[in-house]
Amino acid sequence: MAYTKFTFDDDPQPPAQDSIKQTTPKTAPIPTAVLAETEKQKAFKVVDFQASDEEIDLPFPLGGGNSTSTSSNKRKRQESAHLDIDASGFETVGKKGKTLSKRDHGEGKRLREERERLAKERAELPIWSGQEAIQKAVKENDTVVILGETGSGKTTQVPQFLLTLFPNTPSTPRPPRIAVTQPRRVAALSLATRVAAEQGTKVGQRVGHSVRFDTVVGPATRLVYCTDGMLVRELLGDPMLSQYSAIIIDEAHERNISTDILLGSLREIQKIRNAPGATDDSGNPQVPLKVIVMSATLDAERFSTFFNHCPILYVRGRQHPVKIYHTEEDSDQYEDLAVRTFFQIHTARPDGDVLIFLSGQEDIDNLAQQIKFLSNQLERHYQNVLVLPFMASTSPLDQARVFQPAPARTRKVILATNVAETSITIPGIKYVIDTGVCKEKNYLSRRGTGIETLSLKLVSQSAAQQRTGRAGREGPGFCYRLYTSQTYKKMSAAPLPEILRTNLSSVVLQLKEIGVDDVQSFGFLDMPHPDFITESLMTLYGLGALDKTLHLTPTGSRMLKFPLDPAQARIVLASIDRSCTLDILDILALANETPIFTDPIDKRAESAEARASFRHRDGDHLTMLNVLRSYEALPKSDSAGRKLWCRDRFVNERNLKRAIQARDQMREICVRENVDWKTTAGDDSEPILRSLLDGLFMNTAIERDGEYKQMVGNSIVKIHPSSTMFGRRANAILYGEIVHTSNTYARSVSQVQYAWLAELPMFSFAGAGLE
DNA sequence: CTCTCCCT
Repeated sequence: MAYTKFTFDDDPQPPAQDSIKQTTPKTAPIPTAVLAETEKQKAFKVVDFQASDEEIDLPFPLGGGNSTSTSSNKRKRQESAHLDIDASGFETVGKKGKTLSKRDHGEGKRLREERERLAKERAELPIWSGQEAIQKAVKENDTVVILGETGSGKTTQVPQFLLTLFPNTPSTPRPPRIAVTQPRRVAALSLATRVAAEQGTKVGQRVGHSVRFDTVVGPATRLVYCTDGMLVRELLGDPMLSQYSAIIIDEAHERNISTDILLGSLREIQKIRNAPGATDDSGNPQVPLKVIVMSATLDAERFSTFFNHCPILYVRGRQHPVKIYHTEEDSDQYEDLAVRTFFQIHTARPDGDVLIFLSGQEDIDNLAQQIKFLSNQLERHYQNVLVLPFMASTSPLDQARVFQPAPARTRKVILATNVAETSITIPGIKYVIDTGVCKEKNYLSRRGTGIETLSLKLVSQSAAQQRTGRAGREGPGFCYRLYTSQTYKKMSAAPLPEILRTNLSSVVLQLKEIGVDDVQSFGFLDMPHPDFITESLMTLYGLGALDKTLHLTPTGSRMLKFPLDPAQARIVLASIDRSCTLDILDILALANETPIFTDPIDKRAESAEARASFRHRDGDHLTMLNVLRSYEALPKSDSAGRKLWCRDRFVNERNLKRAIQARDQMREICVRENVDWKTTAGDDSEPILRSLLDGLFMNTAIERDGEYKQMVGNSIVKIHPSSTMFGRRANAILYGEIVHTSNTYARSVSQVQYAWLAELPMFSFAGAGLE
């Protein structure tokens, strides 16, 4: 039996009350049944790990003196006040009552009691002792960067510190309103609820939230937790963000497109609103805009540099220790390593659930099968194993099981994509297995038409740290990285910001709307590649959103009213002329909530059959419309029946519901814009397909010898196997997107007529390539 | 012969 000894003799000293030390065996017995079964194909070798003492270098030494910096802005940094806020060094007793008791009017006893209970918890947060330092820094500077580790309490507390900083006095022209942005809507919603309770009020009073489909903000609201995308929307209608006196950009390290747009815009807004003696259009003094950038990783210095070398405050976090292990050798067989590592943990380590990070559905389904199979071979004295896949497309029912505690004598193992990497906490996780891979979307610029790719990538160091941290939410944990520490050191520090790897047509259109005519000169934190910008300008010109001088047209402005990308917004406008807006709004809403069908790997044949029952001869767009129409024809009152209907037909009901919500919002926008959304093409698909073509003319291909050749771009594309057009032949197709994975696949495909292509303004040069 | 993940 060729396997090496497997030891954990360098574990951290567990706390005295912890049971780890009594139950940890020195070597891991590998169950004979497992070995026998797998040895037929491959020797079941134990994975060797090395413990590593990974340390994070703080950019700002904690003990005061900051002379170790070697960066070019060293002098600047030394001038500004870098603070280290650490709960241990401060006495906070007696301070907490002061800010809270001030507003003890007329609220219910219950809210007051809740607030008082929460006040004790708040006072124990690491950030609490830094309240005065933070207030002082914000008072003295236009912008402050706060580097707060996870568990520091920055997201709930910093906004409340600012509330007391900007009192509502008669001299303030408007009640100072503070926005706090979040990358995810669930985060914005739950934070608003929590902070409202800490303030002793209900959401919609002093504290509100603002996310798509759900804005609860009242006249008394001073603090708004919103998604960053929502604030970008507000920016389009109010380029000075005049109703806010402070904007807090949270999770800035994630570098969303929306966050990057906001950071660039806020700096410009400050130049105007914070200039000495600045007045608004009516001649009133401008209220200066305070900006607080909050980040959880060590890129704080970049934000500081961007905002004129503003001060950085450092806040200690509170996280349980996680022991990190790396493999001794690198291997690309990460699925195999993950299985082995899981069983090493399962057979030799104390209770505690396991979270395995994988790249996507394929990995997850494979691993789930293997672990289920092998765990059934285990000797009976081992615990049961409960395997739970977890990705964004997992049904709500199955997602709920991920968060429920495991039954008695059972160890949960959760197989997750990076959906589990940020913000959500799964209770009970003690062990993390990090395969070190993820899927990442990228954009390649190529002769006028960009290409999106979705490919397997090594994660970044910061993602690896996030994954590791998932093991230390409730107590000390363990993280097994299926790569060497050398590989870790070679990983990029952070993922490439989204703005550097996406199609920019939405961004460019939005910037044009807020008056940024020369996108090249906009102050991005990271400047996108000039070719990306050129491509987006060409696309927008082709859609009629920009004129020949690249200025925004009335069509472009109208397109921005819809929460859609420019091509889709153009399709809506086309549908108005072609009298099929009802149908198009349904189709576009569905297209943005894919997948509409579920496709479990072990039931492929059944799900394909179910899809076929909705098939429309013209392709995926009208097939999805069939699904929606059938679903909406079911009795509204019978939600259990509808759920069953969806399950039997492999329809993802959650995505269908989300599409309906998005569709209804677009209908409301139509009403506001004086557009009749009730026009329908009935059974005639031609107006619908032609409307789609008006926006997707770049995404077209014609059939030649059984292959589809792009009209623009000249590549050969294949129809994705999940498409209803897969295996069928059409003269010409249009598609929602191209994705380069194992092949160049067109997804969301419908068939169109040659003749329609030739009539498009884009191809009116007598249809080159057409017959 | 198969789709990382958010957001308006």
